[in-house]
Amino acid sequence: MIKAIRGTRDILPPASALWNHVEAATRHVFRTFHYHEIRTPIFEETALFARGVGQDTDIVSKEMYTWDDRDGTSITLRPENTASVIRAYIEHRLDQIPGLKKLYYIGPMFRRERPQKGRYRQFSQIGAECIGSDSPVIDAEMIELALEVLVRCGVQNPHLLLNSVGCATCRPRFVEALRERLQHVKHTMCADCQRRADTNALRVLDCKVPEDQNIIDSLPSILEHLCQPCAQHFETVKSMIEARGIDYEIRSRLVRGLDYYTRTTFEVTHGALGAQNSILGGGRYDGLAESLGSRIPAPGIGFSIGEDRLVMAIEEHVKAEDLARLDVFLIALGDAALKHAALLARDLRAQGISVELSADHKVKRAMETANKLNARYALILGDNEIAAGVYALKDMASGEQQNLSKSALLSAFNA
RNA sequence: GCGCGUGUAGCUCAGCCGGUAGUAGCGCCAGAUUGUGGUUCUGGAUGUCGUGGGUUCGAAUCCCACCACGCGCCCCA
Repeated sequence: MIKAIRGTRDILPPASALWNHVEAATRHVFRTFHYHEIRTPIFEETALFARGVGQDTDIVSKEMYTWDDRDGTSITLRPENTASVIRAYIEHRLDQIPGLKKLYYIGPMFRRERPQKGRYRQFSQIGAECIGSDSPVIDAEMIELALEVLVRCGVQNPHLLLNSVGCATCRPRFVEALRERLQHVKHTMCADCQRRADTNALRVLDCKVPEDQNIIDSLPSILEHLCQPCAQHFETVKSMIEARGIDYEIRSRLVRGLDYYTRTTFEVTHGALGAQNSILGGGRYDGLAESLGSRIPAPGIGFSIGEDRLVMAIEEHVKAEDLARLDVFLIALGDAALKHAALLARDLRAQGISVELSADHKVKRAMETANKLNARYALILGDNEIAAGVYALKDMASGEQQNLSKSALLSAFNA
């Protein structure tokens, strides 16, 4: 038997209804914020990600699906979408179009990691980017947008973590200070931290080993090392978020794994997702366009939601079975009724009512099917009903049945 | 990539001090005569016991490898 590739999966009904619900709610929110969809290719030149995401990140150095095309070009399945969006922005000179570019996307990403609950090799991200401004006002609205998407999809109690990682001026100074401090204390820390102290000092801040926490707490904080412009930017972001009534937690140790982030970074976590408790991550990337070789500056900020994790977070209170539920199971008895039923089904569907035509010949059999499908109503149409000009509508939950004229039937569903 | 754990009917599982699987529960299919489901009763189908090797007269049961999933690490959405 051929089975789905490791780390990939099939999303079947009724679970797929949950995905449709999430995507429909998401698109609605984006429309109200005047964000519009961009669809970029699933694969790009490898160099785009190497330069955009960062050669030294785990994503680029060991998680990408990369191969050589027939002409020798190195091609990679996208591990994330921000680099592609910026590439498209530059390529199509979107900076020449008036207004900020407010774009969103929904689609599959690919990373070759060890599969785990909430972590797949093909996974879907819902993301947004606002390109063309470095104003902190944009940061605050982006964060509001991100939370609004989550809440409208049904996420309860999203927890916002906020930080600033500085810019090309102040971050290197901080990393140097951090590294120097670590030289004195790293020998008392876990093996991973000893290694990271030299290779990627920032990641030490993210260590979860309990014994290391006291030491980490004593390490310098990036927030105390921000340059004046970055500190001012961060203050404005915070006050703008507060003005929106959004709760947040400053997490100065929040370190993102993509090299392009500058200044504002944020993350949303949610309980009951296991080790992969991060449902959304985002931040500003003012130098990304330039690092892709563009002479067009394209300061921006964005976020991406792990759609798989978002679905996991809501499936406890948003039931796929309810979303996919059948309204009417239409039981037609006899040839005349079948033809009549086809037209009735068309009228009901035109009103947005879901209708399934019975393929069963016996009423008893059909009722059993209606019950198993968990239909709200069974609608019986036979010679008796045709002769009387009525429809027998049975409420499957209460068992009540009544004969209704066509107009009464159509209006019965409007309630 | 590393460590731990799990892998038996569609699903949840029992069997696991070795002798070729269970009347298990749920589900599925069929029946209890006429155009009415959910309860009940009766009958029925379905498994290369994750895959491949090894030990043994004999393995679902022991050993090894691989695969998949879960948890943790790493990383991130």
